[in-house]
Amino acid sequence: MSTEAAPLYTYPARDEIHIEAVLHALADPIRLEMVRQLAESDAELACGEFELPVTKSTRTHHLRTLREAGLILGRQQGTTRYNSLRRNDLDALFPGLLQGVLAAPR
Amino acid sequence: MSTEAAPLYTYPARDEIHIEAVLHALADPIRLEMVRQLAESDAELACGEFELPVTKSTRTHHLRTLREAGLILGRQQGTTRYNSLRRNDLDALFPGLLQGVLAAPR
DNA sequence: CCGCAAGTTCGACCGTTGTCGTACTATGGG
DNA sequence: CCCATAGTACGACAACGGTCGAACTTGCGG
Repeated sequence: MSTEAAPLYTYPARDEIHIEAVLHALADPIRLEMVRQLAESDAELACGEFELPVTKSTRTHHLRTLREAGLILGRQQGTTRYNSLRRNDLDALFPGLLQGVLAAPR
Repeated sequence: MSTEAAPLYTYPARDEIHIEAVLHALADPIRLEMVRQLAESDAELACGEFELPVTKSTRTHHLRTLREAGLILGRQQGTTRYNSLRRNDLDALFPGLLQGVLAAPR
């Protein structure tokens, strides 16, 4: 009855991405690891595909933070939501930032 | 009588600087602004010389976080402590990171 | 010697947020 | 249909950390 399907999230446009939010998002170890795994696999990762020591709901929470900060995009397919890094946008806004972060030793 | 003079701080060696701590340090708006002002002036700034809307003790707190994360060095002169950005170390460890952060609009 | 100026330390307060469990909502397969 | 799977929503809890004021230390100048 409700016209609501799976919640179609909104993502900040490139010019709505702020460095403060990006740094805050990257400052958490779990989220940093998520970004690393996304960058490493150079592909989309579903919520459950990350190798992380936290529960589902915590993953959702962190993915939300990353999404709202403008770090990731999501694509819905069935019940699965695939996430990808917004590399283009981030490189355009903060050239070198992602590179520098990912250059750090694990 | 105590042999304690002004507290001579210890600073992490280059290889003791970790990306997690650096990102955590940069994630606070006040500390980010401190780093920006240090980078901008390309010089040393005393605790009281930063243009910031917080009290002395809060400045001290943030400078401590920046110091322990490996972002700044300090030089004592009289009662004044001059702080400078560890640009060389940061660029060597995380090439592009500082550049990317500073490229962001204020 | 006295006092002021620059920072530090300490304790308190309180908002933020990372975490989990539980309940819920889709989607797709037998 | 029914159920399993993938993820979200919500509420509770605890820990972390940013903030301040007040007291303290140090160094310098009259």
